[in-house]
Amino acid sequence: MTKINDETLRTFVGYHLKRSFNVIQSDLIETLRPFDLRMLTYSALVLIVDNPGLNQSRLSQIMDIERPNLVVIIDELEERELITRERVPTDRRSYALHPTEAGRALYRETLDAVTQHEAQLLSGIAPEQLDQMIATLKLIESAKKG
Amino acid sequence: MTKINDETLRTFVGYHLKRSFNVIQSDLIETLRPFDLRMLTYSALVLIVDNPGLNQSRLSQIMDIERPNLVVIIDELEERELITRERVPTDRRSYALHPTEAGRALYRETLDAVTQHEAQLLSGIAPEQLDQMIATLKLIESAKKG
DNA sequence: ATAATATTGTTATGCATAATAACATAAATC
DNA sequence: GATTTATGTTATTATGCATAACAATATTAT
Repeated sequence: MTKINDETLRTFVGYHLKRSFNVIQSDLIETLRPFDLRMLTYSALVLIVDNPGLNQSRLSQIMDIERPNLVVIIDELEERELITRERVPTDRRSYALHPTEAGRALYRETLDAVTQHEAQLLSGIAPEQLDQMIATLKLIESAKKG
Repeated sequence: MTKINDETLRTFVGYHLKRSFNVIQSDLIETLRPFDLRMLTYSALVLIVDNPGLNQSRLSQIMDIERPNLVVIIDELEERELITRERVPTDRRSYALHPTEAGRALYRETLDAVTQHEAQLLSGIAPEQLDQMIATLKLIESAKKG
């Protein structure tokens, strides 16, 4: 089995980011599977529990996705009765998103599972090293144009 | 504009990875647009130029994608006459992938552009800090199961 | 040598993520 | 009151990624 040379791609930070993210993403998908949640529905649930009453426009902003793509995510969470859409009297265009009790319960369950799985996956890496990396990742994040 | 609390998600390394990767990915997509290349077709081109003669099975392994998904990528590069598929006499199942002269020329052009755009995007971050981050990302990458 | 198994490339299919255009309703601004 | 902007929605498209099934060929077991 000839070894393949990817040194050129290794000169790019983005290549390393993508490959390592893939590893974490695979693990996360498996962790969420028993709860029948995808990454985006999970993120949305967490943000709604932590920010009850926010509307879809704000949620799509923080999630960095387009409003149309959020609609189906919210539809799914609502159909499963994990959240509710409630008309806002002061702005009748928008909906206030609130978690149901079932939504909060699922939040707690999944938060435990996801936290433990990620800790397990990264157990071989020193916490200070991860903290340093996160600091750098935040810098990259804030380099965004627009 | 109420500030949204994403502290729960911020406890996950994967969340930071995804958000920072999105920033780099957006930049890369814009950089590749004038060359009519997508991320995966670009990666494939680079790997074929750097590893002439490799086959699709090996390429899909290093790219971490499934063989069926590579077929369309190779189709596209071949149609644009950036690479060739050549039957291997010693194993008539597989194709040896080779870049054409046009492929090598595009490789050089895009490598310059991509390198400069990423350097520009990350110009506010100390190189040693990026190196440290890459070391950590490699550890995460090697934590992969399977 | 032959039979069983594995590999390579492929087609078809589906799901997940993401972007854009166009629209109705409602709010804000001129 | 008229124009513009914001919110949620539908429809559509592109992209990324995974699996099943298959033909052709190679490898291994018997």
